[in-house]
Amino acid sequence: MPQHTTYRDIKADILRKITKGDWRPGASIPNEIELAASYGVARATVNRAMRELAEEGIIERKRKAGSKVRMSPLRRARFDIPLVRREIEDQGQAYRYAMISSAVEGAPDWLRARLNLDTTTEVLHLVCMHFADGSPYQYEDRWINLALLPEAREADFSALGPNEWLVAAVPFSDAEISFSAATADQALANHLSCSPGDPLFQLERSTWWQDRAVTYVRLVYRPGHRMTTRY
Amino acid sequence: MPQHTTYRDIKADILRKITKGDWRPGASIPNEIELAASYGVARATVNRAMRELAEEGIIERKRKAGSKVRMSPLRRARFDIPLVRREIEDQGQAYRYAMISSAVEGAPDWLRARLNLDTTTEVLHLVCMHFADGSPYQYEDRWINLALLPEAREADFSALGPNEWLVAAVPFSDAEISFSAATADQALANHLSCSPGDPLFQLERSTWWQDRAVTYVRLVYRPGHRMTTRY
DNA sequence: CAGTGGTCTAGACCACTGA
DNA sequence: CAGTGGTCTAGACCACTGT
Repeated sequence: MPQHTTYRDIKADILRKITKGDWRPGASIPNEIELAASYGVARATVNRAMRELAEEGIIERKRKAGSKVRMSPLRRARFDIPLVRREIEDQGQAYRYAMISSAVEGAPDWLRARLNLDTTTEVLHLVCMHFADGSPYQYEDRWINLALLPEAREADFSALGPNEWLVAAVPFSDAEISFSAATADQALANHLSCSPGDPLFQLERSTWWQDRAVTYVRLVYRPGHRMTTRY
Repeated sequence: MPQHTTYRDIKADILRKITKGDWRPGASIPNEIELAASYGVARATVNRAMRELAEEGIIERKRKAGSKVRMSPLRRARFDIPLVRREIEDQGQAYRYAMISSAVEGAPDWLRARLNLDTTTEVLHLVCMHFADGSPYQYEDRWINLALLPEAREADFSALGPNEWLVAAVPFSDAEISFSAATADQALANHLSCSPGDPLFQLERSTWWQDRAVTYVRLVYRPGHRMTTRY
């Protein structure tokens, strides 16, 4: 006797129909009631399968209009952005952290603009390095809003990286993240053991907690770094 | 009379408890039955709220062990990778496409390794440019597996970009995508109107259809390009 | 205004896994 | 082995939106 048909079975079957070309882009998909009948399951089961396909950008759903295979397959790539420590340890390498500099400053204009800070705000400016098996892995240029996190002024960042400190202090927050390419200047080249002019992959992240800026960080990876995912 | 409490309400409430610090990282969350009782809803409703929080990396769930707030907030960034044409048109700019070269070749070794092709496989090698409001926007270096897609040999890529052609020919497929930084060499600098040595953001994508390689593409963006998302 | 997806319910059985 | 989440069902009402 067959086990229950699961929403996964249905999802896979629909996806197969799409990849095989039975249902071309733009084509209408039967409505949930028909699908439920044809698969012999409850509508909720079909609904879950279809909902997930829509979330993944495979199909489009509209009330009354029904479900269609997406015209241009909107591809949605998902990246997990772990703590550097985990990223390195998960690769089986030894993690080492070093603080390079720490200073309390007035927020520079570009930072005030980015984080929407007022002119009197002080920030803690940290520069750090993360090493994998002794080699430079990532350069961290970190700015922390002291108006929101005055306790950062007293924290000791010589042993614990600011990322890990922040995770404990402000566990969950909103963030804007962006990827781009940068050139190694002399200082970066020294830190990352590369040549000035080398192209470097960098990640910038601004973080808010309940609509107030917490921190901005620029993370520059060693030459050749790739951020990869499947979808 | 109050409307139903929705799974969104519950999700928001739990997220609020976490961001406010009521439930710290590592803390246990009541089980679904208790939550359902305390919110006055069915367990399925709580289940959906919790399932989505888990999907977003906020909490961890294990049978028997229960649900906990994640220790290190695994951040999951999602990027939509649209067709270049849409990317440009969505910014309100005029899109223009140009093919630069087209040739049928034997697959070079690096490509055979990447796509797992055998030695006799022929590929179509295309180089193209995408312009936004007349300025170079993206350089495309495309390789198409002619063993899998022989009809590409006869297709006219001088008017329609290979991306759009492929979307129609092989609508849905598996892909591996990766982001990195590259340096402009003289040829790239000419195409993208920049200087040799400029750092450029690039995206590489290998695509499979039912476990057979379809295409590999390297997309190099003009200087200064950023790929941004919120989460 | 009628068709479609969005969501909730109350109950059930099951799979996994920690104690 | 017992507790927790994973999933399905059958039915219901509702919100949105195209025709």
